[in-house]
Amino acid sequence: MKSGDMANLKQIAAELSLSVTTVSRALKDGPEVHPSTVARVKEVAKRVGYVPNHHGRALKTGQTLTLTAVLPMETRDYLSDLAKLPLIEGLTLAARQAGYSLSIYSTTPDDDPVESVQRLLQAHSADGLIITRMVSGDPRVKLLLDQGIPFVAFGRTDLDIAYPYVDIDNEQIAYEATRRLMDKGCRRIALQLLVQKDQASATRLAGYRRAMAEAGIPIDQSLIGDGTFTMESSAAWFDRLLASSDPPTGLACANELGLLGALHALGRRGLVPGRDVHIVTRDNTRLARFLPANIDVHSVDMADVGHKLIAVLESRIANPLGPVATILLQGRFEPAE
Amino acid sequence: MKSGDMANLKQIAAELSLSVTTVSRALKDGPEVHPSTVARVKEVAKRVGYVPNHHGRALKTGQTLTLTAVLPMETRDYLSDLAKLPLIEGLTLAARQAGYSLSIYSTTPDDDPVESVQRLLQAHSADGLIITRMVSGDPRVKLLLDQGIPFVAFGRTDLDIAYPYVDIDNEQIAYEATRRLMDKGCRRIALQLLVQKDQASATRLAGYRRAMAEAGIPIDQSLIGDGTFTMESSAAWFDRLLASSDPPTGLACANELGLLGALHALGRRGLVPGRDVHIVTRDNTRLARFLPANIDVHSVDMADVGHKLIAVLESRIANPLGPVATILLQGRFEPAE
DNA sequence: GCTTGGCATCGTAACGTTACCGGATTCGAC
DNA sequence: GTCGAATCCGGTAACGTTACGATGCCAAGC
Repeated sequence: MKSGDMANLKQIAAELSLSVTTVSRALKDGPEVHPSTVARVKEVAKRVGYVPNHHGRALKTGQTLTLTAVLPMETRDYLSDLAKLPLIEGLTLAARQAGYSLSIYSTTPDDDPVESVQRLLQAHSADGLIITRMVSGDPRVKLLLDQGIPFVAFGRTDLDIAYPYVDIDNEQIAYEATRRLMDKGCRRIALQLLVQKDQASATRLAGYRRAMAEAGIPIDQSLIGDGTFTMESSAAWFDRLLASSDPPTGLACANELGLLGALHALGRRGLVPGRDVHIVTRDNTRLARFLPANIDVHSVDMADVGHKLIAVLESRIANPLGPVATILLQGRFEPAE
Repeated sequence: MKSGDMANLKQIAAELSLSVTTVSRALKDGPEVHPSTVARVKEVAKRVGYVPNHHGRALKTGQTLTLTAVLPMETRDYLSDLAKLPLIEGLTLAARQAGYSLSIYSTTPDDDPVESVQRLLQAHSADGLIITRMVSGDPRVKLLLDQGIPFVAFGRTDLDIAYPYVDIDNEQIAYEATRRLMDKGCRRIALQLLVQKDQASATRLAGYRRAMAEAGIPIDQSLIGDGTFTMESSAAWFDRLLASSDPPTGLACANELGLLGALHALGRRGLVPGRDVHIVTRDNTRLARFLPANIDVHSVDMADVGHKLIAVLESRIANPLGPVATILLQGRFEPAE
């Protein structure tokens, strides 16, 4: 039907009076085929525009040459996480370079994460999975390890099992962010968290607590914002804090959208970052550099994270029983330009 | 290898002493199978966790149940286009709802767009293609029509051929943006364009020209910024304009990143939007609402664009020879909150 | 001359699915 | 009691690919 008839091995074989087997082997430079035959086969293959049929191969070999990334989409907001875009860019490009195509499986907040993964691995349509948004005791890890499905996680979790992951050292980053604010004289420091049960938020909180404990500052729970931040909710949350009787003098933002929301709240009150409230932020998209504000920034190259995820997954597929690779990305704060 | 042995039709058939054919038919509620048999088959299928093998089916039927979106990635910058994220979200969710999985094929600026499409359609790994970033006289349209591959384009082009597309009426939007700036008294109006050969930029320019011609204002080429805008280049471009002897009093931004760059240039000079320079912008991510500036905004729901693209593509796949569906999205400007 | 062994190639089967045709049983109608 | 039709099911082949064993051939060794 579509695109007329595609060239296949049988046609090439017929044209050269060879067997399908020989053609198949010649095209992958099998050592059992005479070099001159290889040359003839490749010439014809190129002429007729032969491209191996993905499904025939997948059916026979069990390899799909497809990787699937499970990404949560916050349909409540226009943008869930700006850093997801460079992550997707990195993932797709790295996958392509490695000879895989990348399929994206979006989950909505209504989807059960475990069920999603289960359906994916049953469908047998990918050689490997990339899972994100790890939660405490994430059940997907055990499930995937048990089933022997190659996977890599973006983020760690608090399980005793070894599994392959790439993660950003949120604990250290939050620690340094809090210290940075203390260095500027802040003692009432607000901490922005995105998702409550998120593993990233948990480690962020741990770094914050460590810095506060070292400085002997008691934790004020009202300064810790937990749960599902959007630009709107971030602005509303910080506005409430600013309106309180003892407002914060420092703020550690979780990401670009959280920062924009907080800046919005400040702007409406005529407050200026760096003067009235000190701000440090995560910003993986270099957005903060272009905001007219005096803000300290920590950034991670998310495209690079995508590349690393694919690399780890690739090695996992090549050697499913080998040692698990884990990558923990450190980072450093830089002051705004 | 992976995940042990998957349940297949043969196993279910053996367990029930039925033929593979009957099981296959029962699972799709074929009218030729006795209802009680259907029930028995479905019960066993559910128990053993049967999921149809994608590749077996694809090989037999020629249907892959996969859609591929060809998306350009500007690897030069961290973020190419923020609106791409909600677009991807809409595409993936709509594809899933329609029973397809969505594969993303990223192209770098080094890739030849035509060659990319050619490789994709030869690989026969998708039932339909979504192409974006249309250029003038886009050769991919003819190629895909000739090959009979179902596709939908995000954006129009200047060909005489009818083909399915979803597009935003950039001409009208740019026209209204220019008029809006004129209403505020601007006569020297700068126009931001993103990609030089882009079809979207061409229509934007046309709308700008129409508004300027109606007002009898001659076009000053130096006020039209063409080519590959990033936040950095946008800031540098607008800074140059502000430094000129006859700086613009109005600016129409192309998207969120262009806006951020321009705001940055203004901020460094101590200029204030709405007072020194009037600004209107495209903003499909509602980012501008959270910037402390007095800016007029035009927004389009990109997730909705994704849904519409999938819907058009779906109808195209269902009826390849039917009339081509085209959707042109209008929009309205709203002042900033 | 007969075997040995390496080389180049071939034939067959299989992956899981569905399309197509054919066969068996039942039932009502003449 | 025979016939046609309806209902339900089975067998075979095929999609395009690769794995595996088999086959023919020629040179070298005894």
